[in-house]
Amino acid sequence: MSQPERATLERAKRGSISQLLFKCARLLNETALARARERSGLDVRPAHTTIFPHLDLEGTRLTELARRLGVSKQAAGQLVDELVEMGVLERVPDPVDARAKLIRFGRRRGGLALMEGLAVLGEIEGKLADELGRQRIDALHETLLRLLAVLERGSL
Amino acid sequence: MSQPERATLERAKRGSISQLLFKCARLLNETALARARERSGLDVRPAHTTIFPHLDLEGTRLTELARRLGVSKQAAGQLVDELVEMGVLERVPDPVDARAKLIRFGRRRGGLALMEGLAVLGEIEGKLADELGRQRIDALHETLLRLLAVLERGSL
DNA sequence: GGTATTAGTCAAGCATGGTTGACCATAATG
DNA sequence: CATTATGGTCAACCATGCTTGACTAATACC
Repeated sequence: MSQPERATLERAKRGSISQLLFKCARLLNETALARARERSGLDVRPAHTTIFPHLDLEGTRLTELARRLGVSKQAAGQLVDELVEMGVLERVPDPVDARAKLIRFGRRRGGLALMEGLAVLGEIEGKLADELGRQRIDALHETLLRLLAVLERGSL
Repeated sequence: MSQPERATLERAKRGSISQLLFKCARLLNETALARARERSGLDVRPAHTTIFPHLDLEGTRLTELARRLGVSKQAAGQLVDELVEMGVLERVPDPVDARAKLIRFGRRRGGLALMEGLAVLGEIEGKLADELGRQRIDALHETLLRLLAVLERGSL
């Protein structure tokens, strides 16, 4: 093996951005999910959490939700089914279209079910700030937002 | 809904660290994989890429590889099978133990197969630096390393 | 009002990435 | 040298998170 190859390799050993991102994301997500599970007693799975950021508070139609998620409406429908079963979401008839139903957050223990999840996220981010420093976390947040923009533009 | 709830919600809309990380990781990984596929003409899947960082250049036994990956040796074995089929990895008998085989990078087009993959990663990281600034990328790298350490310590 | 479209559901199936259990050959140990 | 442990493989199976296709009911359009 040539010398430049060895050098490339040593850099790679440290971990590529891509691999690091992936590993961190996976671990952080597992942590958050575990917390959410023990706090709510519900069997929340990763796929469920992808729904929440795409739900409007007033409610969102299944077809629209599926479109936002980038999956078939059947796939979205199944996730919603499970979350409705748990009491996290609810389906209400759409007042302006009798075919449609609006999917929105349900109420658990007197508050929006959503809030339980957000509390978990807030708590984790707080601990993270304690560990790594508020400034570093803010910078990370900012960088990730920019990175996401670049990635979604597809200009890589 | 109460006012503090609304505020929490607004913060959440921007995207939690966890969700941002996950989305960025997924997109970046897909990008890298797509690149690797078109460059190599091989059907590389996400699971394959998780193996590479755990392989020693001298070769690694399957059992050890499985241990590092945190999966059963059967699971690791299947991934290795596929990569051997593609010519990316090769199995050679372990000189010091006739039961064992060493798994190591094969040669494709005259160079270590590994280098093809590393070239893709390097290229992407370069473009990323162009888009977001070298400094920001370096900071991201550093933050991710620290984050990973915290996560692996399990102190969240 | 008839026709095409849209919202949602039911059912079956599939790709990915694992698992567990049984087994064989070689190695290490008393 | 008999026994136990280890490295690897074969086979069957499973959970997750999707997909496609067929269908019903309500709506929109001409």
